[in-house]
Amino acid sequence: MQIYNTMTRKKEELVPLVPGQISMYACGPTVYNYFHIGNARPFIVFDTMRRYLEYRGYQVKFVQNFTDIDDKMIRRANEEGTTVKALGERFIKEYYHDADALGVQRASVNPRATEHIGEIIALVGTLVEKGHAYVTPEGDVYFAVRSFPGYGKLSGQNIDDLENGARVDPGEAKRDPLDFALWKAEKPGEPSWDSPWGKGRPGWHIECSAMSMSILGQTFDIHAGGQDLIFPHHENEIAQSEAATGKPFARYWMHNGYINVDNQKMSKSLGNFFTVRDIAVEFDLEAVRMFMLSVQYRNPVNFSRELIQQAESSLERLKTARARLEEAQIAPAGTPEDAAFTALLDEIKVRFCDAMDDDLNTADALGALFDFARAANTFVTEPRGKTAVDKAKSLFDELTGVLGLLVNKKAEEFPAEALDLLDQRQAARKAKDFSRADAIRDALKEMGFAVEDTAAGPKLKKLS
RNA sequence: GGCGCCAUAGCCAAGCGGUAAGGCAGAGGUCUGCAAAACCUUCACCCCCAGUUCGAUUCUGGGUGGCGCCUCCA
Repeated sequence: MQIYNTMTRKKEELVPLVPGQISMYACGPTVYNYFHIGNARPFIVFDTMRRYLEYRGYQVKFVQNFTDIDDKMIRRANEEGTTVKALGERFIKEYYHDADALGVQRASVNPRATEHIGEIIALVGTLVEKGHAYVTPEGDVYFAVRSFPGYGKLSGQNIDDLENGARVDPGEAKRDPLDFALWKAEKPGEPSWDSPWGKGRPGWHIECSAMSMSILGQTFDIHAGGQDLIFPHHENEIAQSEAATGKPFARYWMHNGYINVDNQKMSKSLGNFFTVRDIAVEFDLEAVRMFMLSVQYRNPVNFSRELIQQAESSLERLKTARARLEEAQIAPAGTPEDAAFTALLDEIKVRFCDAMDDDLNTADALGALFDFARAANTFVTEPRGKTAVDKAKSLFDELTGVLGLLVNKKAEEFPAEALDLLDQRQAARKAKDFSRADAIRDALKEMGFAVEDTAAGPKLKKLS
């Protein structure tokens, strides 16, 4: 598989450190609020990456953290009149609620910063010992950026150019404007932990280094996140980690593009964001996942309701095709067309995998899936061999499963009242009382159900 | 100022050297009591100008127009 490595700015063959295994770390949410559509992209994209790697037979250790201590957490907790801990607990729960609905599987490990304070302190200690970090009289610890020669290698920034734009907040005792906090001394009313430098709390960047290395090892395969984390977050992670261990940190860096609104980056600071929770009121979140996967992950994509609707419609096509396969009539002796169809299935699978192998080109992979749907729809217009139909069903589930689509296949349930009306309509049709039949159909539509008369009889379908 | 990304039909989006996948929407048709779903047909010379090449949407240079990072941010 080829993936685009931000570090080298090229597509590279993914060769894991340990054959057959992939260790992967994705930066997770700061749990101070519901997450928005922009946050949802990496969750969905890297979940898909993980699913595909597993599909290809890798044993994947996938880590996504929760940042549950930082400035935003503290501020929000104060606003809400609650503790940072309680706030974190609450929004971790809310994260799972939304992530589940988006078809995002649980990570192998979801570490929380506050549960890794020991590792963080040890890492900061190492950096101080090695002369890469210094302690201020106030009890803050800063990383000395100029002590790490490779600084800027991920973002392609020249350290002196960065210097010009850097600023120092009043009260910060930095030796160099580029230096960043590893440990922040306690302030009144803030959560704190004991450390060799006095009470305090970790800086943002160090927690990801500490958690990723303690769970995945000092060198691991893939580090992923949004493009806006390239600088300074990931740059700082590299500096801290490699300065401490003397070993390469992550081997491949994957970064997803932004979600835009009216061509502008969606972000909390711009206030132009939609939370996933908001969208869930209007749409099944599976449509949001479809929307995200309809674009290759590195490209920016505009968000709008219209596009979610488009995604919803196209998802419907996939669902219908799968349902038709399920209802396909079986010809006991098979049919002459079975062999050609089965061969086509093999081609589609290859096309799908080729697309995914090319830097997770989900848009192209979906193209293969839609061709699959058309072929299957045509195929099942007549009774077919069981082997061919079964193969189609399992391959369809396999491929949609890789994308995390159509995974909730629980049978739709309809209210007894609606089913009763459906029977009445059918009776009216038999009696050729079509005006009554149509009236009932309208009534069902009022209730939110469409009627489809299939070869196997009339069916209800939930309208969205 | 430094670093980087993007420009393909009404909308979304693949392709990235041999003359444009797929989806949504639209039009016509088949099927249907009528619909719906499905199927068939139809719907683009790929921002502009040079250059390289037998041949460029695809490579190079220059424009134009969008966007991002350099500050918390997925």
